[in-house]
Amino acid sequence: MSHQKIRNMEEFATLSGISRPTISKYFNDPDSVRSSTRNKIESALKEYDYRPNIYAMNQNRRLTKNIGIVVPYLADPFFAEIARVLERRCIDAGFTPTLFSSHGEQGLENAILDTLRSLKPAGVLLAPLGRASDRKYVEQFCRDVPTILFDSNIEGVGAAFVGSDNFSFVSQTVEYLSRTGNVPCFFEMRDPANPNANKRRHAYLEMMRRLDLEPHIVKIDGMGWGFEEIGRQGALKVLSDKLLPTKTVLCSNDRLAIGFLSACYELGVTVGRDEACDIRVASHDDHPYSRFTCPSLTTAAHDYESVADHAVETLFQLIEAGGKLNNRDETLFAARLIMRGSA
Amino acid sequence: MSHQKIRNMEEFATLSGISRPTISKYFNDPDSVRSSTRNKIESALKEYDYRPNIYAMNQNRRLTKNIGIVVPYLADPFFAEIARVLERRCIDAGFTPTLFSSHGEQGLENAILDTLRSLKPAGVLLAPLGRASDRKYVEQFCRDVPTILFDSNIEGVGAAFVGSDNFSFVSQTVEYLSRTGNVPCFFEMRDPANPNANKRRHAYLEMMRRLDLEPHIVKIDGMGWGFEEIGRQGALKVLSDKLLPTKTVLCSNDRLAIGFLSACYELGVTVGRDEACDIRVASHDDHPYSRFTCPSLTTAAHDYESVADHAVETLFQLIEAGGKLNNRDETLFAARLIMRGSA
DNA sequence: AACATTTATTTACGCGCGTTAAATTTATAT
DNA sequence: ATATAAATTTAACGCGCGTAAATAAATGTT
Repeated sequence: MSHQKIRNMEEFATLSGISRPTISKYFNDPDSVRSSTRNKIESALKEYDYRPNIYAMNQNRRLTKNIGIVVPYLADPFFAEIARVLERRCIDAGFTPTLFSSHGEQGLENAILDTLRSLKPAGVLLAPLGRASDRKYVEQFCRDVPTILFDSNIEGVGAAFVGSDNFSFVSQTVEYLSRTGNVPCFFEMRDPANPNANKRRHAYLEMMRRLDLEPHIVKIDGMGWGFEEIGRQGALKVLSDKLLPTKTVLCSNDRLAIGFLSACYELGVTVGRDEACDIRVASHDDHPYSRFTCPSLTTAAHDYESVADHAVETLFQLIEAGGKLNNRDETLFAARLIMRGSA
Repeated sequence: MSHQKIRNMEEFATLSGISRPTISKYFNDPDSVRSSTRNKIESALKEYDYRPNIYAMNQNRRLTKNIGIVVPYLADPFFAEIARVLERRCIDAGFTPTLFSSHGEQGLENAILDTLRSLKPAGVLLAPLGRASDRKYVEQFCRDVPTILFDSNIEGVGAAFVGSDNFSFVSQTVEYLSRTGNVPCFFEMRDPANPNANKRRHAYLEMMRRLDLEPHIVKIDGMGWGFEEIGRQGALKVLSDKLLPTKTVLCSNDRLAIGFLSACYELGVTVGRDEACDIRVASHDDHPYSRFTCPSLTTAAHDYESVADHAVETLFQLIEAGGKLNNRDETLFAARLIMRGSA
């Protein structure tokens, strides 16, 4: 491999003995040039190790190969995990994904959407902040840029929504818990920023109604994205003040449950399905750490792969369709109950 | 606010009654234009909500405002957290950070470096994969682009290195553990990809030598980035086969320890500093979840803020110095011992 | 009011590539 | 060998903005 530095496509074209437009064509789709030309280019490529400037590439293109991925909070392993899968799918399909995190802030979410306009992405996979989102801003963005919403839905915004079926999550946990022991109460933050939280509460109430059981909701205080600590503090209070209405606790999400279990351990409250245990705890999300809690956490798992696959698949359809789909599909994937030690 | 869409700076210039070069100057530094002009521009800005295309901006600029941040594995909350702090610092300083994760793969790390060249960043904050990195590739990149290495060092590569002082981590935990109870053995992966792991082992051996104690290293099998599961499997084996040489275990990092604690719980092995407990477990990193393990994990904390601050600070110096620093500083921050329930 | 100084405008080119249309070459079919 | 189709080359323009030099206008100073 020669160590000569190549500044641009023009230079590479001269060195490889092929015209620049053909080189450009090659990079846009290697199969669009004759195999003899392709070979020449590829051997020159090995020799000089040239790669076109992707941002200049996308400057004057009808359709770029950029894809924007936006999540509300990347330090949350759930979003880190789904972002990882989404990135991989995009790369495998020949796109260049760029990942952004709103860090839970509306201002940042808006700024990211502005940056994305500059990127001229072929499409965007957006998990909005939810209640904290600037609805009008997001709406306007989605009108201008082909966007699929995932994780948390904003009615009517974006070309489609792909997420998990909150009712499926809660119905399975509630059904399982009430079948195998006493009635679950629902443990959640007083002021959840994520719309999924509200859907889960409604699902809990609905399921309890169907099973003809009395619902109990335990609301705890706390702001921001430090769910584990919020769950822990809430549990410490609820447990030491003996405010727990039942001996089975269904947490709205795993991160709260992780904090809850930590508080139980601290207070010597035993958790598990065994009769001898003080309480049972279950939750939703199948957070990457939920299998390592003590006891391991019974939960309902997202179908990460399906959500990611379908979101990416739908985005590609949207892109091929030129940015508009006939109707706005909302696809929800069912949960899978994961029975572990805690309930 | 008018809803007229503005396509480019030319259009905005006409509408605001100011020439394009002056507008350009304004966006590069609002204070570089007369206040009367600034007011005109800013009122037009409110009216039309125009924002320049950042990628076109950076196309022909001496120095862009882009900063690349690369971490080896974003689904690891440690990296997610430090990336969050780094992003915030860059934004506050008026830069546009872009975050990339290598997902533990050399090919991806190289591809990211290529993408970064296109981005023409003013500077890059790079946490390399470590042993899995393509050294020559990274080296060449650092010669072309002003880069600060963080977290894991590659000797002589990049303009500076900012990280944590592994000896400080291990010396504190070893000293504490051996002072307050029996001798710690060192629990680690057989084939750690991260160079910090090797430094920690050496630090352990050195500390044991200084304290005139017999060192014991327990190596477990496992590949990849699923450290918790590797730690859990390793612990299950070690504990059930009674291979533990001492009653105090010092894990190389918190993620292994999280798995270890999970295995202990499964096997009914009690963990804690209480005399009645079977073993003690401690570790390093102060992982975001280490305070929620059962029992909560005694560990040595990174000085996240200082590492992030100093890395960003050094990068800004590097940028202002035109991309070269006189000598390659390696700055290591000391750990802070966090005593919790596990040891 | 006359001059020096700062700031803005005009003009023009460059960044690295996409894209188009017409002209030309090369491959495939008959 | 000839006709036809396919691929490549040439030439030229555009994307949205940075930047530089020359000129004009506004501001500051005495």
